[in-house]
Amino acid sequence: MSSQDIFEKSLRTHKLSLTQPRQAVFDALQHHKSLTMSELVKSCENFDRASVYRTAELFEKLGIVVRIPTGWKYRLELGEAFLEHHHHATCSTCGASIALPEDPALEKRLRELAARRDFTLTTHQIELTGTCAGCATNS
Amino acid sequence: MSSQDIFEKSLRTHKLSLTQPRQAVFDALQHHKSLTMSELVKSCENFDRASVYRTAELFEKLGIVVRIPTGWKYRLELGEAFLEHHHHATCSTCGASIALPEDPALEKRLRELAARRDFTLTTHQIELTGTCAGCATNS
DNA sequence: ATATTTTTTGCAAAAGTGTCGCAATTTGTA
DNA sequence: TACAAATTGCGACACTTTTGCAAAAAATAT
Repeated sequence: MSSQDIFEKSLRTHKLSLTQPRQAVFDALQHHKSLTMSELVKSCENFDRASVYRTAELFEKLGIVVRIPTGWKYRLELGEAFLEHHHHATCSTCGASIALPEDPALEKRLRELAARRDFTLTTHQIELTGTCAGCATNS
Repeated sequence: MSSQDIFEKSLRTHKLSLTQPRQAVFDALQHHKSLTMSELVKSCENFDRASVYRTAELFEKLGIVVRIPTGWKYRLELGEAFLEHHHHATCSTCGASIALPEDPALEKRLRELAARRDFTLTTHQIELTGTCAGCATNS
């Protein structure tokens, strides 16, 4: 089942129309792995800003996209149905973004932590900040 | 040493003045444990919006406050010199921000994970998204 | 295929957010 | 108390995000 199929099925399941703006937003997110809101609006310049915003909000509710907090802005990425769940470490010296190995134990621990506050976890984000190997040796 | 003392000392160390707007921002953050920017501006209504923004930015640089990403907004809290290091769960239904209990094992695990990529961790953010107990029962 | 119904869009307007330069005020210091 | 330096408030501006509503597009039934 292709990403496109998963996308279309997700809309159909919720009785939502597959429209041009929605397809454009989905395509933009597939081509660029992650986008800020203004980048997304620019990528969909044939369509109205309001539609892009409404679509982004809708997709987030459906789990098609997730918001990744990066400092004080955020970026949009396709959700777990399309991309492997993962986290990143960002080097504050060179700006490199390092993908982290999966850690089921960590994920489990987070679920337990949430459960202690009677919180039902739908998703989570982890953002590590520090210095990568290269920058650590060169300083 | 009281929070107020730590606050004043931090300003003095950096040769910065203890002004009314700065005190007001600090007070607001002490009284409400966590605030969005617009809430903070409202809490400091005797002072100008620009001053509150400038103060927030300054305090963040000094480590007096930290930005907590919560979905599409962010909240401000006093930093680690004033508050224990902790993380949050954000309810996607009502927007509530729930402080999570400390978990040294989780923190340790993150350091190990970073180490596996030869990454030296300086700080990190964790954000859980889901449904709080209240919203789960009312739906 | 076409008509009908429902959903979604584009538009235009408005509210909200964050930033900047600069004169006036406040603060720290002598 | 007075002076120099730091900071504020004001006003303006550039984005960003949201909203109501008539028009258009999409889904559904004929």
